[in-house]
Amino acid sequence: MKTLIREKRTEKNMTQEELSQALQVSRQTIISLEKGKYKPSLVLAHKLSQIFECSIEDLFIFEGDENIQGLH
Amino acid sequence: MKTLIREKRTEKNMTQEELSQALQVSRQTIISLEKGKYKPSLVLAHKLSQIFECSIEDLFIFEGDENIQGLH
DNA sequence: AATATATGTAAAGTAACCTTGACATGCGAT
DNA sequence: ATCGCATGTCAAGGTTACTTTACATATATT
Repeated sequence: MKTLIREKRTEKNMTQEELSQALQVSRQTIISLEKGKYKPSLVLAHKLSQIFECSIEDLFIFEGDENIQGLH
Repeated sequence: MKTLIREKRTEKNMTQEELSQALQVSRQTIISLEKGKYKPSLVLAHKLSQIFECSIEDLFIFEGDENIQGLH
């Protein structure tokens, strides 16, 4: 899975610290998400999409078996 | 958080077993999701939205602090 | 009455998400 | 040169998602 979190964040001129506070998570969580260390929970993905004013599907790119078989 | 998984599934005349196979998860996972016992991972939510041909935001209703502060 | 199908519960284990805290690096400003 | 800010690493621990297995219930069919 790929994510556009960093791109969207810098477009908005936000620091990791600011984003973490808006989401009410630790800054470490932002770092890990941006670096692809792990995938956000559904709720966190939703909050990110609210902040960046886009859909969840716009923020994340699902690859391979992250899609259902036969699609994409 | 509320989910429309059960409604969408029955609309499609699918059993829990069929849905679980399409998603490649256990039937127990479907039961737990439908009953609201826990929230799906982002990838699972995405797969569900593919099967039901809708957006993730259409499948799940976020409440209270599952939205960012000041919104909704 | 017995069998099949769909749905449900419970328990115990593994893996992933997320946290806190401490410390390191690069860079621009004073 | 050093101070502050933004970013990063590492490690340990808690919570939650998800699995497997086994068993229970309701309904419909034969």
